[in-house]
Amino acid sequence: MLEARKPTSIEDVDLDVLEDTLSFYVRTMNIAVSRDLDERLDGLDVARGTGKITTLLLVDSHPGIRPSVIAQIIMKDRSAMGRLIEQMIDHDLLTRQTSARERRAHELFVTAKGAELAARIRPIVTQQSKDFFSFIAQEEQAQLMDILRRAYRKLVGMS
Amino acid sequence: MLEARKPTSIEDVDLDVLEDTLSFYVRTMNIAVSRDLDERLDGLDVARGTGKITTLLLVDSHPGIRPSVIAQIIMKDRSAMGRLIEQMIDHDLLTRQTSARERRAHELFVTAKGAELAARIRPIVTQQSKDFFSFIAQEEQAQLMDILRRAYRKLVGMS
DNA sequence: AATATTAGTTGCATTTGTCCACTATTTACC
DNA sequence: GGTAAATAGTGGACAAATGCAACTAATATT
Repeated sequence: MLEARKPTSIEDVDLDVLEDTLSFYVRTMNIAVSRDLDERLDGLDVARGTGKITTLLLVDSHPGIRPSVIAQIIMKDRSAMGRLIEQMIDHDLLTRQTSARERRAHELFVTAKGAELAARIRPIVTQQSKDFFSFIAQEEQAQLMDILRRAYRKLVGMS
Repeated sequence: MLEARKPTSIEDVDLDVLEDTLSFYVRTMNIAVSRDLDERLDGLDVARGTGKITTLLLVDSHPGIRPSVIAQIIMKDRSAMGRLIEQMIDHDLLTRQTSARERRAHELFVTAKGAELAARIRPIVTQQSKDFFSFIAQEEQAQLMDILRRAYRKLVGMS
């Protein structure tokens, strides 16, 4: 009888077809990296969910940028983007005004508090990514970055 | 006056520090690939959210596997895992029974319907990943897979 | 002028995630 | 052997995020 065999443990699980499926790895890595990032940003007004960080940094470095452009960059639809901005305005990180030349569009700007927060999270975000992926060799990190960057740019139509 | 310049468009946006941040790319790629996958699985009982697919395939190829093992693999906590399983049992994809040797643990099995669905989604999942990343050169895909696979294994403690 | 497109908003239904407390069972320790 | 600690799973509450579709307003097209 083989009844007494160890219960399946994570060591001896194979991942079926997912073993060779890029999307699986991207999805799981995302969970892990996002969770880790959230911890580091805990209490900082930009924690949780994709988008707040990008939005803040983008508005900070591109004053007057429009919601729809950010939406493309972070791959959200306009409604999700709108809500995100609303939230950040409530938190006094951004301001919004109607564009003069294009009155259906909005222009976004950071508040003093927003600028301060942007300055504060920039190093955190950079460091988090470095730390999180530090178990991958430098050279491979560079490869990974290179591939993903180009992939991303193609996806959002950046050239 | 430079007042008349084009409104910032996605072409001329730079991503600030995110440009060199792996976590940014992982997070955005995740959004894109997940969305695409959901489309392909539309109506199939396993669409939306991470976990259903992995759970189904894992239970299918490891009969008797326990929820906590799957939870580790897909990086969910036990309560989220429980709900996922509950849902799949409701949909008649899985069955659950208490382990004889370890009475606090459960053993999971696929139903006929579950096995059928597993067989059906396997090629879809594989193909989706292939297609989605097809704009990346084969060699780079292999690199990416190799790096991510090892990264993943380290994260969940598989090696 | 009529129509189509684009920007943004709003409401709604569905999910998801997280945190925490709780039970049951097994293992460790004295 | 008996108490304490760890492990597996459940259930509830709550906060967010997601996606969809309908709607207004402004601009572009023809």
